[in-house]
Amino acid sequence: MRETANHDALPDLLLDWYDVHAREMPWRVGPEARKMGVRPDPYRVWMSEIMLQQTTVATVRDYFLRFVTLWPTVGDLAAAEDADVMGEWAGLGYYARARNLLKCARVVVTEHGGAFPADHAELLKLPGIGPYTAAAVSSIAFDLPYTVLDGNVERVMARLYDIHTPLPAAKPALMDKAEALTPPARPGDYAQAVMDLGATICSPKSPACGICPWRDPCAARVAGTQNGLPKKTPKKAKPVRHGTVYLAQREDGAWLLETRPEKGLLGGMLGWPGSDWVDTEHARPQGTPPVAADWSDLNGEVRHTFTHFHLMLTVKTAQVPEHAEPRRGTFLPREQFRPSDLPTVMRKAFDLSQG
DNA sequence: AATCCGGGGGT
DNA sequence: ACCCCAGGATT
Repeated sequence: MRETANHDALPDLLLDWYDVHAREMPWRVGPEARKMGVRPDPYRVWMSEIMLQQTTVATVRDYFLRFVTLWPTVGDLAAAEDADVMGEWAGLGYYARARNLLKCARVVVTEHGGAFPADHAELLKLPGIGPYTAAAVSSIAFDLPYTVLDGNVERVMARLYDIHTPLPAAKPALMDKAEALTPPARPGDYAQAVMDLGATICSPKSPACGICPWRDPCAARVAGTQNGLPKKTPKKAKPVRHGTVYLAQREDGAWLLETRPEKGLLGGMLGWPGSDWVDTEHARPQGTPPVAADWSDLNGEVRHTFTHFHLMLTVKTAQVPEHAEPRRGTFLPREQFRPSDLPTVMRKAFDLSQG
């Protein structure tokens, strides 16, 4: 009987903890306003949730503030130039998120009158909004009783119920537990509370069980298995690929750059022309230079790791005359070129060329 | 169900 | 070197 009573008390235990320990974030409302029932701006909640996909709060904060300063409303964002948005996103990674961010803003303006729908099914239809984000916006922005399941919640549930099934197979079971726990009152605060708990106390390594509001009911803590949970199926090793990029600067200072194709790696981002990137067992590819010139190899190479492979890039540089006609890419005037608009691997190549 | 898709920070 | 992170789209 005591177990049932404890189970029913779990949400309130966590909400009481959250009322005291909620982390401050630019897209949240403060504790005073929260008590008055003030909801956060759905635009800011959505923006933060897109940026927070596979990205830490510390990394997102500055990008978020920059975006909402440049584009305070979804209408402002919908009217922005694609290149401006992609440039501001540079360095944050997973660039499909930025393309979908713009698509979504424009759909919200054209099909929803410039306001995010307070409707889980409608949110789920929007570009870049999947099961997690639809639940997050529904609960956090609109206080609707939907359950978020992110890496934090998975870890907390796996420990709270001492579930040893490895991820991702365990996801349905973890979702069942998370849904059963979601309270009808304050579901938005509750959703953020579980994630805050996972991000601060119920951390992947060395969780601080001693100060956890769910210390007593936690099955893994009782069993002493919390450090090994959640279990995960092993992932395969990353292959190594090689390639070459060409950095051409015209005599007037303009740089030869190209916008990468919309789909695929670094899609829609600015980059240096270059070869394909191929597995290391093949010869190092040089490709075809984007413009006729006297190319020279830079000392050293660029090393970069993507989600599923390591890349080693040879960097070639050349000065070209004003009348040069490239077979690939466009010369971008020196004053329009911002290295910060480049994705990190391309910025590394630029940095190498600048010594 | 598997694979693709970045980058940074912690350990 | 490996792991983790407020996942979604595509095949």
